[in-house]
Amino acid sequence: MPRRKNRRVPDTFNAPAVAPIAVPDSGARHPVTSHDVARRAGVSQSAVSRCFKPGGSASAKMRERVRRIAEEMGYTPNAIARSLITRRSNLIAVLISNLTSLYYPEVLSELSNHASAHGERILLFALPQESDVDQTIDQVMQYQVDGVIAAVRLSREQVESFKRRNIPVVFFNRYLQDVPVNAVCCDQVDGARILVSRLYAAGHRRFGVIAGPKDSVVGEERVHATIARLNEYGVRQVQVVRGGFDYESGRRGLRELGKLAQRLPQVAVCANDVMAIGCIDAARYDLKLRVPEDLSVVGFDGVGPSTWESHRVTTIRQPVGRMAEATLTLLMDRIANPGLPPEKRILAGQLIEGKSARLG
Amino acid sequence: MPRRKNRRVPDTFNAPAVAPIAVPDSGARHPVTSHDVARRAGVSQSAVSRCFKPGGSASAKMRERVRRIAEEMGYTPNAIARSLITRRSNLIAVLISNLTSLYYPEVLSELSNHASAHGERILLFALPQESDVDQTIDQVMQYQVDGVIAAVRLSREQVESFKRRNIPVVFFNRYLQDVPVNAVCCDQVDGARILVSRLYAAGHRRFGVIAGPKDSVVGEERVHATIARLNEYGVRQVQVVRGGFDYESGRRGLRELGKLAQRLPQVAVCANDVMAIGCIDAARYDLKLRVPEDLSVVGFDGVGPSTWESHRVTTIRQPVGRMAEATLTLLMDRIANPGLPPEKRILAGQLIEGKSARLG
DNA sequence: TTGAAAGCGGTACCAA
DNA sequence: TTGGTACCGCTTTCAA
Repeated sequence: MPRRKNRRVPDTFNAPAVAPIAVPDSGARHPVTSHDVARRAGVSQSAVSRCFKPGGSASAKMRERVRRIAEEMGYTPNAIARSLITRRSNLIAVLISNLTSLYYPEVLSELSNHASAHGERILLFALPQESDVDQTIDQVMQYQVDGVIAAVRLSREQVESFKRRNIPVVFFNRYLQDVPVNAVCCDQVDGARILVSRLYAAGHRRFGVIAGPKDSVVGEERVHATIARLNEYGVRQVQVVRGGFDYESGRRGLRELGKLAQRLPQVAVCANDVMAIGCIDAARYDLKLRVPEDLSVVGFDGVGPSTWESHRVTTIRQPVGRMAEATLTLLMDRIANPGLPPEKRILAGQLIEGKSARLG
Repeated sequence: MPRRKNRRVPDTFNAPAVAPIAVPDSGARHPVTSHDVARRAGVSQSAVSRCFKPGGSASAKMRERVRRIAEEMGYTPNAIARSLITRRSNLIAVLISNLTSLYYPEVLSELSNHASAHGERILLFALPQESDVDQTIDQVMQYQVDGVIAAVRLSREQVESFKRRNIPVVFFNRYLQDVPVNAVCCDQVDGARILVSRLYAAGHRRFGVIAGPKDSVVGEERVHATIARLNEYGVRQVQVVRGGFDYESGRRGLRELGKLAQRLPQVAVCANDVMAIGCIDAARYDLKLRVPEDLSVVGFDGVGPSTWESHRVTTIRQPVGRMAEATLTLLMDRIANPGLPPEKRILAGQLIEGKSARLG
């Protein structure tokens, strides 16, 4: 008869020893606990616990013996139980969307790497189209995560509710207007200025912009900074069409730019690389133009395919690895010391000259 | 003085009421528990618990009152504590690698969607280069996940250790030779046969293959099936070079194929789309060949960029969404009923004709 | 329907 | 260094 927990009923009551319900013996085998190990090793349960704690006080002899016995019995500490008492789940929620884009998977990958380095696991909340956030937030709370990395838009109220529960949040490449929050971003303004400067220096004067969706802070920054810089150069007429950050909208975007003015612009500034790629393809295959001879196209992000020989996109590459590293540092600091004030870290992007634009 | 737990020390012992250590009052505010709600509502703690349990017996009146008070107090049930007693974490471990590839992010995205639909959260284990698995496995165990989805190679021993702990595992697009396991795969053999048949029918006779890394089961299946089918047609000479599933190795692969034989093959069968894209670019930009007029190129997967006008890869698209759905169904069934026997589901891929190959 | 009490599997404090 | 004990916050019998 398989042993059950040893402190359930006073022994006198053990008489009617009938299995309560026909237990399907296959699956119901309970896992080995520290109590089991303790009994087998002839030590207390707390001793076992200490043997598995890095700094725990236990003689080398006992430690070795207990760990060996634990190993034999197939014991693994229960992280859930530990979290309950330590109030530390070692879980970090990553709120992310557009996992099918080219950019976010790289972000997630880097976040995961750096999280592991800090001994944290990632609880993934992949939101379909940045929606459903409220219900998701509730889930995040329930799991008692140590912290949150938000690569999606959050409302002020949502941020507040995390703060109320003392759960630190770090935004990735976005932030909240008028509310001090932790954030790690790539400097879009500077990137846009560099691109425009080099394009202007090459003699380009007619600019078109393929923007991202209105609700993308990053996208809007890129577009505004581009236009602002052009204005500084005295270029006032800038045609803008809107896309959705995807290939097709980049492709459609160029055709729309053609319709807006009588003539096509000399440059298409696209709010991300994927649209730039779509735009390049539209130029070549739809409009039979040469890139960059007849049209310069630039993007943002520096995603993998932007380096393919077929496109060689001129772009501002985000230092995603560094950004992820900074994100985790920021977050872990806040977890260790909840009193720290909000902080933004703005990392510079890097110009990748590519071959899709003539630069001066 | 903030209330602490109300059952710590016999009252007689409360005299030396000095704060133990200077508690940094800022962050240490404990979250609201069901006890707090119970006290405020004037009901028992277990009643509160029942009010939050879907089938729990509680009068409608009480349920409503308790939930309202809970809402006011900002109470959220603690999933960690719940898991401890229910032995159900509602956590599924996803073991995955190559998140920077074009294929796996889509997989992860779909898995996440379907997991949510089943009320499960994803605990992400993104492995750098399919390595470090053993240590990772230990982490998976510690978190008491309900089940595991493995999109990486696991050893027989690793699978065994999950089985010993009654944690169901479903493989995604891979499995273990000679060990019965749960798996959802796309039919590579059939896909390869279809491609070869259509290529042969178009009159192609000289075939080259750019294979994936040796340790990729899927890659090897594609290559073997391709060669086997060619043999059936009497084509015996098939040049094979190896790549690493990335763009550069596809590009290099074509050049190597050129060196192997005196003449380039008429077809390059690539073990995935990204290599096919690299191969197409090598043909066009390195060797100045036209695709598909001078060289037919085919791939596997049907990743997003394979549909771009610049490449329009002829490929076998995997039904990733369906596969993810099947994976979760399989897994949830095993979680609910650990006795179920291992099962493999093989889904058919879909030929995308594209424009990178002449088909008959 | 409700409340009391016994855990779930650990950690941490305390005294020995 | 060790063992004893009181919890972490919840679910689940069991009586009332």
